[in-house]
Amino acid sequence: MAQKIKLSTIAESLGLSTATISLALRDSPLVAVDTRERIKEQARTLGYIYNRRAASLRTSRSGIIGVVVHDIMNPFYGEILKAIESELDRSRHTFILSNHYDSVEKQRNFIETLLQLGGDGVIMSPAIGTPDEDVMLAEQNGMPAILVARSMEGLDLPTYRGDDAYGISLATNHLIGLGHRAIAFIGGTDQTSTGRDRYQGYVNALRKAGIEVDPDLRIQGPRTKQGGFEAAVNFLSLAQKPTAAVCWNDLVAIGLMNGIARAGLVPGHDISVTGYDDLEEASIATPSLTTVANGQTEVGRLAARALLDKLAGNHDPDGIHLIKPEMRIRQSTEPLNR
Amino acid sequence: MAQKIKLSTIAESLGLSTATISLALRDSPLVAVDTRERIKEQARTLGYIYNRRAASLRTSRSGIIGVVVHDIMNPFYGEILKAIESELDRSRHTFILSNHYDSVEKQRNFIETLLQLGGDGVIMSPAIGTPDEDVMLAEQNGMPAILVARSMEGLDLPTYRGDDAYGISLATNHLIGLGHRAIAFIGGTDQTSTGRDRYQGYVNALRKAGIEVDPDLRIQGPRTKQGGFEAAVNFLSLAQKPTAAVCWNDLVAIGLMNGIARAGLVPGHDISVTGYDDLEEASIATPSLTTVANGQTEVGRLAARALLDKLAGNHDPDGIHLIKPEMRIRQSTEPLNR
DNA sequence: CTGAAAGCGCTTACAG
DNA sequence: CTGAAAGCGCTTACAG
Repeated sequence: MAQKIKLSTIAESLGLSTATISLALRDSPLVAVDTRERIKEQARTLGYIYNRRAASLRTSRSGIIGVVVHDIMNPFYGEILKAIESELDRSRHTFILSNHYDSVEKQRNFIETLLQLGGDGVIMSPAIGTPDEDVMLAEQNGMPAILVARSMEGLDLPTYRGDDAYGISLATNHLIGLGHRAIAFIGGTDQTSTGRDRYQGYVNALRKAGIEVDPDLRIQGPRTKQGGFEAAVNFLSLAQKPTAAVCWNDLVAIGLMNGIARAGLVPGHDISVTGYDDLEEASIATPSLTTVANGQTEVGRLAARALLDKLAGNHDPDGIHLIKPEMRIRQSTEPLNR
Repeated sequence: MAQKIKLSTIAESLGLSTATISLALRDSPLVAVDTRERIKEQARTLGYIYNRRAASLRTSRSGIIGVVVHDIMNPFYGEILKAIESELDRSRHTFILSNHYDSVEKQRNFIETLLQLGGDGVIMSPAIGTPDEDVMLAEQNGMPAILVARSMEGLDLPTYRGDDAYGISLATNHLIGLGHRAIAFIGGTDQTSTGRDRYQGYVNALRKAGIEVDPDLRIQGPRTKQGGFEAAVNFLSLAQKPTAAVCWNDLVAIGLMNGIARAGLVPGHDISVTGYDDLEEASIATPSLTTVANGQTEVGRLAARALLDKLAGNHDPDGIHLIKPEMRIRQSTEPLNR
């Protein structure tokens, strides 16, 4: 490995000062066009690598944006991340990703690391139980935070997420419209804003239709395919014999349908199932899944844009921005025929 | 936001020098134990944030490790990443993740950014068509590279991946053992080492069993669930009426099974299907998927360990390390009954 | 056991 | 249009 090429190496080789080299490489109009070209050419020949740490130490801008969510392997977050990535790519920002797996400690470590690296901002879907201080730590050290998918009650931070209560009411109403009355609610937890909102949306829709809400028809917990699959056993042995299930998300719904099929019933036909999120996978499941499009691409795009705007010094309104969900009717729901 | 706390702030407040503070915070035995404690306590009270950029500018070690793969939303890579993450977490390294989507340019941008940030090393699953120079760029600038899942012919880099030819032969032999003769091969591409090896493993197994290899039974391309789903149409209209399919990976297999089911046939019973990778999802698919465990957790763990060892100055052997795959027999394959 | 001083590689007023 | 010099916040020999 040849010795390190730095600004001064280029400067000396060209008989110029480092100031001029620095300006030229960043395309400053302060340097004459042909000098600029000559410098860039030389930088290329020498294999110069820009040292961002040095630059950022001086400017206190790093070009790094942190993103931390529950689990990047969950396609719901995956789709949000993809949208963030493509938005950030465009503005030449580097993004650092992490899972917190709902561990407050892991999340705090991430925020601290990000601060140490001089991160410009952070987009996060806060872990269950995140104390306000952990987010304020970022803000107080000049690293603005944007929330996605989950809100935090106390703080007035820019937040982008779907309108969960409304979305779930769409799915529930769809089933009621098909004649179902015994409708279970499978998955999720009361520990997140999302969880509370979705269950509430289901409860409201039932009430509005004059259907009594039976707490035993709620199976809390499942949030993954595996979870939905395992919940099928409990679901099928419920005394109330529900004819339909509103699921926490597409993963739970697909898992549940697999579990129902394993038990010898035909999901969609024997039991109507709705999902939530409209993942890519929903349309190719068997049967294809009736679900609610949750706008994760929109969420990611808007959150990234909001952060970039804030960093650029443009003012953006704080508070919660709700994305309107939309119903996607497919084969996993059928009219009740009894 | 209060003014920035730095080493010198702590030093002044305590009447000590920055050198002592620096050493104390890194637990150096050069500083007396109670001085050390006093300093740490003060750092905590003041809300000191360690500036890694400054430190790394001085030490030329950043604690950053880059990881770039085809697509983190693909659970195959997801499982590798998870293993890398847990290994890196333990040693307090930060990892920066990126997809290259098989774009050589995106991959090169990533490597350059990583160099600019002073990355200590990079773990990569090289994009199709990666030129040697792009990887050498990293190596020559003191940033060692480790390959996962895919190899590169010309370079003698440490590489961790499954033994693809052997693994696919296990799946093919399993089907042959069940009496199948007309066995299709669905998905993948000849443009990656993995693709060539897997197809070759299939060809070898057929030949060894005295079965003629029919190139028309190969459907190239699909690598995702969506791809497998769409391939079902072509698969079912093949003139040779195959009774079984060896799929490129679990995603293609699951997609294909969904497509087969959509066409009114029963996957597993009417058509035997094997996957590859043994994703978490394989065991809960309907029918549960017969597949080959590809050791992605092992791959990620070993690759991370190898890099950390190298960074610690321990010598590690270059060259390709093949992880032995294992057969997982489930419900998606049945004896031929005609 | 602690301190003074140089230096990592940039950028930014400021001067000319 | 270009250059000299200070400084970002650390760490590391070196000296005492």
